[in-house]
Order: sequence, then structure tokens, then C-alpha cells
Amino acid sequence: MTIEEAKTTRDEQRLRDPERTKFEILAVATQEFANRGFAGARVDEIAAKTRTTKRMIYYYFGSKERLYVATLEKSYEDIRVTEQNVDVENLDPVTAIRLLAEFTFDRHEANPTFSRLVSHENMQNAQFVTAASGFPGLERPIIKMLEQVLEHGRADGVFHRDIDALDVHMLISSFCFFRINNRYTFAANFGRDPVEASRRSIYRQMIGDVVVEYLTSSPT
Amino acid sequence: MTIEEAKTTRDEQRLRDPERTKFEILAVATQEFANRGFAGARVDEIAAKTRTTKRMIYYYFGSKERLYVATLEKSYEDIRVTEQNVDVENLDPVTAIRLLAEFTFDRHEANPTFSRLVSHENMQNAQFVTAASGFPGLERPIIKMLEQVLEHGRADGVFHRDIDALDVHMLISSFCFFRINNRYTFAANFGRDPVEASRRSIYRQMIGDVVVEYLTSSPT
DNA sequence: ATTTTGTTTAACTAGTTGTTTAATTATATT
DNA sequence: AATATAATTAAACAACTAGTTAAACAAAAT
Repeated sequence: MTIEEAKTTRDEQRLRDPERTKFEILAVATQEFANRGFAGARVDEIAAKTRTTKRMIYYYFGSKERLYVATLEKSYEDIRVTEQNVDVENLDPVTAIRLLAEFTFDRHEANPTFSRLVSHENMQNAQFVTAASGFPGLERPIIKMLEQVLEHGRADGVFHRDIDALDVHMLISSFCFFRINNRYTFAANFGRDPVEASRRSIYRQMIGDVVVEYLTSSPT
Repeated sequence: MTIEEAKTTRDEQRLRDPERTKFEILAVATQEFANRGFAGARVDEIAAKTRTTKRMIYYYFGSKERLYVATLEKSYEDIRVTEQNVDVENLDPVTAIRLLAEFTFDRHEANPTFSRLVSHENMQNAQFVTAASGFPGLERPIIKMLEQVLEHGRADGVFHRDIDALDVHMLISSFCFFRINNRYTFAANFGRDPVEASRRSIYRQMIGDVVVEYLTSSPT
């Protein structure tokens, strides 16, 4: 169910639809929190952008803070599910690591909202991500897959760097994240929008090349 | 003059010191805007953390917005000045590019405040960086130096990638920026704080290796 | 028919917050 | 020393905010 579906299906069959109501609140809240942060978002504004009322937010989520945590948890869960659909089992390590880099690249481009939520969390020292549970971390499929590919590549003698999955993930994510999240200042400062469609394939290949060359080269 | 100096020198010699007052307001405002963003920062709070009063902010800066733009301009100017002290003129390209990567790495670690300001600007679509002038972009020394080193490296036949200074800068900055700015969620998610002192040299060398291996390798 | 669950309307209440008015005092100028 | 200018302080304003809840009502479920 998308937000649009949720909005249009209203009133056609059921006057009441708690699942739909909850879903729409969560979807709108995610956008608002991603754009303005926890403190900057307004419960009034979130309610106004749904087909329900402010009272419903409190009926289902209890408080602004609990709504915020719910959007974080939902967003993390969505990422986890997306990652679960990737399969690099039967690929050679070099092809596999490039595919994982490109997957992360695409994921960032397809879901800037998540990156914005994460960015806001960091601006407030990740106080809610740290406090609440329910965030997949080390259990994330991407980490597991990176671990397997790295092990495979080292066993095959094609990867020579002493680096683990978390640091490879940081290398890949940092590039993808920066391109999306810092596009505005980068464009303002340097006159080049890194998210411009015509440059997309350049950067997609670039992060793949960067990771492959780094892992396959030898430490001096 | 540091903030501490500005605070302690008060009242010892001069009861009035417009330069000191302006400086302290700007320094405190930079911290507040970096931590809370333009909308999140409070003029009251900024004033409370200085030795002056709220009225002085309006006396010298006119409005919250003009104060914010002043902090942005000052921060960008500080970066420019820092970059001016780097010299890679007489180094071979590989050594030079590694040194530039490490310089950027160190700069991010030494000045997290600037990265936070930039991050907040991006969360609001860089509306103030875009609107105001006075931000060095393409004129930044780091870009000029990268251009020279890349040209030199290609002339020498050691760099084989078709990539310009802006994209190399993005590759380097993204890693350094992410490590600092996303440390909180990264630590919360994966149990590893990338800014932990003991790992510093690993990452510092890593970004150098990444850039060198990428530039010196050949496109397939 | 009755209970439970979902929804709407509206109010509250305590506080916020950028900005300005006006008075005061230190320093510079003549 | 007298005057003018620049720096500083204290206090108020005024419109608005914003998360939360009370109370009543209506649709589904039992």
C-alpha cells in the first residue's frame, strides 16, 4: 500500500479503517520528520497532511515521541526487507562486491527519506536510535553479505586488504549518503549537482570501481 | 582569539569592546546553529551563553537570519584559510593526493562544527548557502590543488582515471564527512564508533589508500 | 441490543520567541 | 571639561505556538 492508495481508498468501502489510518499517519509522519527533524516537525502539520485528525495520532501512537520512534523503526525495517531481496551467493567476489556497492547506491537514490531521518538523528546525537531497540544493525543482510563476500574473496586470493564488512560498508555508504544528502551545498558551492540524472551512471560505476580497486590492490 | 580568551579578557582592561562582543556572539552562535540548526537555535539561548545580552545580537547583526548567514560565511572563510596553508607543489602526484586526502580527513576531525552546519543547511535544501554570496566554492584552495595534482599525475602517467577534481573531492569528503557526522547512528547500529581514537589512523590511511588505488588503477 | 473500537470537534494552557523601546554609561572628540 | 557618539543593559511585547486531552458521537463487532 502506498500513501496515494491509502488516501484514495478512503470512504469507498469502509468508513473506518484503522490499519489505513495508522499507515497513513506513519507515512506522512515519516516525511515530516525526515524533512524537519523531531523537534522541527509539528503534530498539527502531520495531522493536516493526513485524512485524519490530530487526535488519531495520539489515539494510535500516544505521543509525538512515540510516533517518531515508530517512523524510525518502520524505516529501518523497510531497509532490512529491501536488503533481504539481494542475492550474491553464486557470484565471484569481485562481481559480488560491485553489485553490493551498486545496490547501496540505488537504495540511497530511491529512498532519500531514510537518509534524511538518519541525518537528523545524528544531529541530535542519535538519542532515539540509541535509546529504543528494534533497529536492525549487525543483523542487517547487507552486513552479512559483505562478510561472506569478503571471506570468499580472501579465500580465492583476489582480495588483499585487511578490512572487515563494517568498514567496507562505511566506505560505500559514505559516498552514497553524501551524494544524496549533501547535494544542495555541493551544488551551491561547486556548481555541480551530484544527483543530476545525467551523472548518475558515472557515480554508480565510480563507487564500484573504488571498492573493487581498493580490495583487490595490495597493502604496501 | 579563542572563545575562552574572549570570555576571560572581559572587564580586565576595557568595559566596552565591540570587537570582542561581536566575536563572542559569532562564536557562540556558530556552536548553537551547528547543534540545533537555524530554526532550532534560539536567540535567547545564544545570548545566554555569551557575556552580552540579546539586544547586542540585534545591534550588531540585525536579525537571527543575518546572524546565521554571518556564522556560515565565517565558517567557510575559516576553511578556506586552513586550506591555504597546505602545500603540495613539489611532491610526486601519489604522495600529494594522499596528503590532500589526509588533510581533509584531519580537517573534518578537527572541525566537526563546520560539518554540522553544512548538514543542517542540506536538511533545509541549502537555502541560505544558495541565497547568500560570500561562500568560496570553486575558488577553494583544495579544489585548485586537486586539479594541479590530477593534471600532474596524468602527465606523469601514474593516474589513469578520467575523473576531475570535484569528483575526487566528493570521494574524499564523503568518507571524512560520514565518519564524523554519522558516527552516532553508526555506533548505535553496529557497535563501532568510527571516531574512536584508537581507530583514527586506520581510517586516515584507508581513505588515502582508497583514493590512490582508484586513481592509479586502469579502467577496464 | 449492547459493547467495543474508531473518529471528530474543540479547547486549553502554559509557554515561546524574535524583535524593539527606552534608558544608561563608557569612550571618543573637540 | 563639555559634548557627541557608540556600546550596553533591562524589560516588555504581542502574536502565536503546539503538544495534549476532554467529551461526545458513530460505526463495527459481539
